[in-house]
Amino acid sequence: MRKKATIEQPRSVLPSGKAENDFFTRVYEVVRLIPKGRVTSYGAIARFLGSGRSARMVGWAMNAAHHQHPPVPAHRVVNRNGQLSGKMHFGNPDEMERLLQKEKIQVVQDTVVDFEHHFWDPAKEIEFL
DNA sequence: CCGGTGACTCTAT
DNA sequence: TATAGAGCCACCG
Repeated sequence: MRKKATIEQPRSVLPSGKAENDFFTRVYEVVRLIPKGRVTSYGAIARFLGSGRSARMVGWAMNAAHHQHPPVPAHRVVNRNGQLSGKMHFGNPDEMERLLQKEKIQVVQDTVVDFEHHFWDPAKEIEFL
């Protein structure tokens, strides 16, 4: 019986008044739930967050993810074909691939090998509290 | 306020 | 199988 990851229901505003549930923040929450050795896609995250065609926004969020705390494992997010389309945004163009290899994910020609086998679908793996 | 931009994806040709 | 266009919408100047 594997336990599903969980995430809080969307709330418009936190008691602090901070926008906890703005799109970027929710993207970060989802990405942080991706287990080591697994990957997902920009589109899958966008669909999970209820904005199916906003995959670009997810990419945008990743662009700003470097400064986030806790850290966001942006290297586990690739495009729908398993390609490392975001590699150029890591300090070193080979950094993204290196991080994935480190998690036993094979990468050949900027593409995750056996992508579907490693694919982690937020819609199936996360349940709301 | 406006418009260009983009770590994307889907559809039509 | 390839290529082009559109939808998407936060950010920035």
